[in-house]
Amino acid sequence: MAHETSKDAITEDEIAGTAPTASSSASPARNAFSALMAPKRKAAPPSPKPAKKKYNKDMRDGLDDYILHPETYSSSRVIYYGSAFVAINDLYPKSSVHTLLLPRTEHKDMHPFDAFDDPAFLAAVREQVKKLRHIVGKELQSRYGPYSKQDIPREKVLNGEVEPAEDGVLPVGRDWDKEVMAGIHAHPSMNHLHVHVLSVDRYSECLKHRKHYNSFATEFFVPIEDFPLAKDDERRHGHDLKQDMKCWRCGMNFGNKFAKLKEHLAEEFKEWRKE
Amino acid sequence: MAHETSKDAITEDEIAGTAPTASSSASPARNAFSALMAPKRKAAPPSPKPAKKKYNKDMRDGLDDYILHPETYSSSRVIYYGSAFVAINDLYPKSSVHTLLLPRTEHKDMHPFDAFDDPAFLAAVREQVKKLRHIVGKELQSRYGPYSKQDIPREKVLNGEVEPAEDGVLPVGRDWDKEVMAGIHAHPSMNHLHVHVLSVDRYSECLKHRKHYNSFATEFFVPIEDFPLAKDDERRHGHDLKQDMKCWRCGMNFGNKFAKLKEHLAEEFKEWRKE
DNA sequence: GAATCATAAC
DNA sequence: GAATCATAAC
Repeated sequence: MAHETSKDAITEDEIAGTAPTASSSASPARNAFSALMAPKRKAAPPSPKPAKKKYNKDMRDGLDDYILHPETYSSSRVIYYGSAFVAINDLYPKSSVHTLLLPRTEHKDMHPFDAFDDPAFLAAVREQVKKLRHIVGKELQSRYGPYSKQDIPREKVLNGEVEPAEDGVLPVGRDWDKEVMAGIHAHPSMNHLHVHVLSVDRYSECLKHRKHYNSFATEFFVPIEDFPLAKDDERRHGHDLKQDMKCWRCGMNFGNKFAKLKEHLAEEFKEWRKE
Repeated sequence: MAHETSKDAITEDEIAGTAPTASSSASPARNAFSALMAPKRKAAPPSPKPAKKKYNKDMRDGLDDYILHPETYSSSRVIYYGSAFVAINDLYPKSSVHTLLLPRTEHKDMHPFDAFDDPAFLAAVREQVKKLRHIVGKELQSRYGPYSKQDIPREKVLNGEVEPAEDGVLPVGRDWDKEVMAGIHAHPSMNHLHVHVLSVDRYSECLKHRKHYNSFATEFFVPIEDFPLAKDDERRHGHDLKQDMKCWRCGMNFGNKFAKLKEHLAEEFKEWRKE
C-alpha cells in the first residue's frame, strides 16, 4: 500500500494559487504606450494557445488520467505517485496550497462515505494523508516561514544571522502541518474518489464564489479524522452550500457578500502567516 | 487654474490594484485548524463593517463628493487638489495604478467631447494631466524600477552598489511617464467629467469582465492627445464593448475568453516591468 | 467542475 | 458603476 515514488517537488508557479495554466509565450517587447490602442503588427496570433488538455466525454471524470498516467505529468502537477496512490496539485486551488490524494485501487469509484467503511482502506488513506499533509506543511513553511513569529528563531539560523546548534539541527518552529486540513466533500464533484489536502487559508484567486468557499468552510467538508462516519451522521445527507459565508478564522458573518469576504480573507491570510 | 495643493502621497495599499476598501480589524489570533469548521466563539461580529460610504441617490454621481470635499479624504484617496482640479485614486482601479483627474470648474457636468471644445479648458486639463502623469510615472518607477532593465544603473546607485555621480544626480533610467495613458471614455459611466490617468498594464484584480477591459483597450478610450475631436470623428458615436478582447501589448486575440486574457495579462505585466 | 452571459437591486 | 444570482454550453 505504501512505498510511493518520491517526487515531492512543488514548484512556486503551479502551486501558487494564481492562474491555472500559464501558457507563457514571451511576447516581443514593444513600447507599451505606442502599442496602446491598435497594435499595428501584421499577423498577431489569432487565438490563445489551447491549453493542452486531455479530452473527457464526462467532465466528472477529469481526475481519471492522473491515476492512469501519473508519469506523464510534470512534477508541479503530480507531486508523487505509487502503486496505490497519486498525489496532485489541484488544478483550481481553493487555498494557497491545495493538493488532492487519489487512490488507484478498487475503492476509487465509490463514494468516500462508503469506501471509508473499509478499515484497511481508511488506514491506508490516513497514512497517505499524513505524508501529503507533511509535504504541504513543508511548502507552507518554505513560503510563509519568513513571515511567521513562531519561525523567527528558525529563520534566523537559515539566514545566517544566528549560529546553528552544535548538532546542526534547525529550531523546530511553527507546526505547519497543523495548518493543513484534509477531508472530502459530502457531494464530490468528480467521480474519482479524492481527498482534499490543503492549507487552511482558503486564499486563492481560484476561489470565486459562495459555493467554492462554503464547500471548504461548512460541514460540506468532512475531515478525514471523522471517518468512519456514523450511519446517522447528518452529513451523509443534507448540505446547504447557499448558507451565509462565515470567516474560517474569526467567524465573521458575511451573509451573501462574497466580494467582501474575499477582501477579508486577504487580511486574514496575512495575519495567519504571522502566527 | 494651476497652483494645486501638494499632497502627492500615494500609499501602497490604496493604489495597489487589489481590494477596494481594506477594513482591517485585526482579529484575535486563534489556532486556525482548531477553528476550522465551526468557530465556537460566542459573539462573532454579525456582519462586515459597512464601508463608510457617502450616500448618493444617483450612483452616477459617485464622484461629486471628491470635488465638494476633497479635504475630507485620506491622501491615499485624494492625491492632490486645488481650486480647479482634484486628482484621486480610482476606487476600482483597472490598471496597477489608476488615477482620475476631476475638474471643479463649470465644465465639470458637460460631456468631455463638448467640454474639450473649449481651448482654455483643454489646455488647463492638459497641464494637469501632465502633472498627474508624472506622479503616476514616479509611482511606477518606485514600484517596478527594481524589475526594470532600463532602470538597472539607477537602481544600482539607489542600492549603494554604485557610487552616485559627482553632481549627485541619479541616472535617468526608464521614462515611466511614457507607460501612462490618459483619456476619457466615449460613454462615461459617471456624470462628473473625469480623465483617466493610468498605467498601461491593465493589470488589476478589479478588472473583472470584458467591458472593463475593452473600455480601456479599444477606441472607447479616447486619449487626451486626440482632443479637440473632429466633428465627424467616429468615436463620437458608435462603440462596441462586446468586441473580441485583444492583448494591449502583443495584440493576441482572446475572443470572448476573459479568464484566458487575465492569465495572459499577468504574464505581460511581468514582461512589461522588465523593459 | 469552469466560464460566459444576462438580469435584478443597489 | 459594483455585485449577486441563474442559466447555457463545454
